[in-house]
Amino acid sequence: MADLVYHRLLTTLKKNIMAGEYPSLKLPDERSLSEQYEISRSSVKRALNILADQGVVFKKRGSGTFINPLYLKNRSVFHYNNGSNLGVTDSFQMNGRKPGIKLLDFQVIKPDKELRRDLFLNHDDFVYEIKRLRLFDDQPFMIETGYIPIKIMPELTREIVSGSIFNYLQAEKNQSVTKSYLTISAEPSTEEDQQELQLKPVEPVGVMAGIFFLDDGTPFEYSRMRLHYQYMKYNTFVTLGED
Amino acid sequence: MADLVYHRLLTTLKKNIMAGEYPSLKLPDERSLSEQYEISRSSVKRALNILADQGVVFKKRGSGTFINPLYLKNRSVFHYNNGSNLGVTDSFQMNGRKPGIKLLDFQVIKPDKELRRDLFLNHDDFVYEIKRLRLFDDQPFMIETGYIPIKIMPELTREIVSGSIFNYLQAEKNQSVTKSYLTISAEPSTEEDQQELQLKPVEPVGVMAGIFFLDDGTPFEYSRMRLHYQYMKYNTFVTLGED
DNA sequence: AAGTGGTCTAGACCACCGC
DNA sequence: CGGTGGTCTAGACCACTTG
Repeated sequence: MADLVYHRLLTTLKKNIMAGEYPSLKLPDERSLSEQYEISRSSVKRALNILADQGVVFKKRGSGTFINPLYLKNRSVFHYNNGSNLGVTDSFQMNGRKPGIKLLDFQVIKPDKELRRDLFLNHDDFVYEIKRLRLFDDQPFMIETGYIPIKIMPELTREIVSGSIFNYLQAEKNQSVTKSYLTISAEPSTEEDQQELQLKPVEPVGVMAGIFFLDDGTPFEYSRMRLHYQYMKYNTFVTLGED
Repeated sequence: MADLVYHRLLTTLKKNIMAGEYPSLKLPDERSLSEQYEISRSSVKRALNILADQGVVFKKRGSGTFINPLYLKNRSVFHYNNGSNLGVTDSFQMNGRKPGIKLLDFQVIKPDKELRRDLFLNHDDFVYEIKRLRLFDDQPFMIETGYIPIKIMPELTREIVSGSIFNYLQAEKNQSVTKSYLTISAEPSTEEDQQELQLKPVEPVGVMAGIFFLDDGTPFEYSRMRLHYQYMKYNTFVTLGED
């Protein structure tokens, strides 16, 4: 996006990695990169640290920086990546497939106690219930049920929720969703799952459920997603942090 | 752990925040902190950035750094369960249930090309194949197949792999596993799954597969875990990074 | 205009790895 | 030992927010 020094290096390196320019899986050392691109070593480190946080590379003090082979492998698959975009539409957009949305249900309801707690709502707050079928090239892959407080988006319409709500937020209100707290699990498919997602009875769904937050920490949406099992590939890179 | 400059500030700030020392929810500005603690502004930024990544504070350019009110209000929402998959024995131990391990298979094999790449092995390297059934209070919940290079742990025995390998690593070699790159998905259960995990044919398994790394970045193990679907609950707190 | 966080640089010194 | 990543500093300049 922006034209920052470390960001330029970041995208360049990522491109190179994807293009297989480092067959040994070892990147040039930091001082060389600094020279080659005529930027400070600090900026190089910044770019490399981001790549390391994303699980693209890992660094070994004293020996060098290496590409994570699993990262290369998974790029060719359909996936929901921890380090990428949060909006589901956005996350799956790659691979040149066209995302679609079919609105199944849209109404205003009174949230139960649990939902009120998850979204930090008061007793008199109401929420939208938005149930949508997500597709790729007309192939359904996910049933998504979202709950959004009315007071956050009083202007929601069937029109809007038939597209990407996150995109709408970004474009119309200049707000974006940058944090989420999700629980990932698996379940046998229900009859509805089988019907909508074209599953056989023995085929399961992946379930991703949780809260999406706005930049300022406001809980924006509780969402429950039931995915065709072949389309749920959640990649996650975990570093046990100090504290 | 270490006695680093930014780390000292990090823990100090966290303690102060918990103690309610900033009732306005606004932290001192970076330059003041730099002066007060007699450290560089870069180190201050480093500490603050970590806090922001953890969801403890959020920063507003031009106005200041603020404590996330949700973090104080309901800390349970911000479980850093993100790391709970590291060391499966450890992660599930909490519930007061006794973990058990039944060794299903233990042998030395020649890794195929893919596995060699994932673990950064040469053509003449061999690996252990360790297949184990994990239990809780005698209830089986996971079939785990792990691959560990012989050269990393030449002394492995049936004895050792019948317990927690991560614990052994920690106790005997003072090394620990702090990073992992995993892909989480779901699949219909196979006959073996159904038998070992006591599943009905329509009941699925959750699959977690990927690489565990040692502190120094060495790929330590490739592991493939098939979990009874009711036991796979992966919690993750995601903050959108760069890209 | 003043205050505050963001980016970037140049360079010093340390810690670890492998030959 | 040389090569490599890690930490830290001091300071310059930019971008945004607020009064």
